[in-house]
Amino acid sequence: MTLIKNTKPTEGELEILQVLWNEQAATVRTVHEALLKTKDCGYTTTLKLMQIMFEKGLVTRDDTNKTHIYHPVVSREKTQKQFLNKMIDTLFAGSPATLVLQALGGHAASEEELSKIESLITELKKQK
Amino acid sequence: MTLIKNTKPTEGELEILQVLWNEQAATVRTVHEALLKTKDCGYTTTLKLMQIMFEKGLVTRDDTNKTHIYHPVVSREKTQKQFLNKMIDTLFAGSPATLVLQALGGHAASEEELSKIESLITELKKQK
DNA sequence: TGGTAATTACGAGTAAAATCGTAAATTGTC
DNA sequence: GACAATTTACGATTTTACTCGTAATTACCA
Repeated sequence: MTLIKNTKPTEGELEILQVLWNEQAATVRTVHEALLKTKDCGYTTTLKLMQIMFEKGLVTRDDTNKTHIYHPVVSREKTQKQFLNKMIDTLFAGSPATLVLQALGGHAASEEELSKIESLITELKKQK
Repeated sequence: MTLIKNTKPTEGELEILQVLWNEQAATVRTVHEALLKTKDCGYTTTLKLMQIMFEKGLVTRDDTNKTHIYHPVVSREKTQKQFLNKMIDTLFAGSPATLVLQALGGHAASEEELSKIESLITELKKQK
């Protein structure tokens, strides 16, 4: 029987996943270079983290060559949803609308993005 | 001793803050009872966490009586913003609109809430 | 006033995450 | 084939977030 662990990526794992999602797949070297832009740690630290992620099943890797190539397993969308739910629970008292209002109020969004949100709302309203 | 550092509350601290925000102020006992609804841990664990939060400057406390009364220092809104920013950074590639779309798409919001969001968007568009 | 209950203080232990050093394995180059 | 560079494997350490037990302090009340 296969256990599907509901592994919630850690902070550091999220940073790595972000790179993998952007690049589709990447080597430790590539990921590490990307991380160095915002973080400061050694190469083996990044390596170790990615090895742990592999053990957890968060990523797979192609090890036919010496330089392994890592692929994300969990999708960006699913992970986003996972964290949004958690956040709505522990910070927004279960109200997604409050989160949306806070996010819209605090951050500048382009007119195009605002319009996109508007049409989604129109769509959602129709369904009621 | 108060830490001036911009401390990011932990998962457990958020749960406690949630109670304090709702009640304005509360004793360890009150907080602990509330936590027991969703969590299972001893009284001294809650106590210890709140003491640590006091040291970090996340809460203050009135200790004129033996039973201390704790008050939140950080505001709910500021904390929400803090976590939203972090989340937008590490999960939504810096795009708040993507977060909003994901949140709206994934969770049901009432018609009233949708309208509230709509009018905020109208307001935001005017400012451009 | 004496005893019980509640509360705080404090230290210690556990578990997970992150960090790094070092050695082994592989690759490429001369 | 030998050497240097890169990469992986592995273990040790540190840090952080919890978690709890125990003792000291205070409050309560018959």
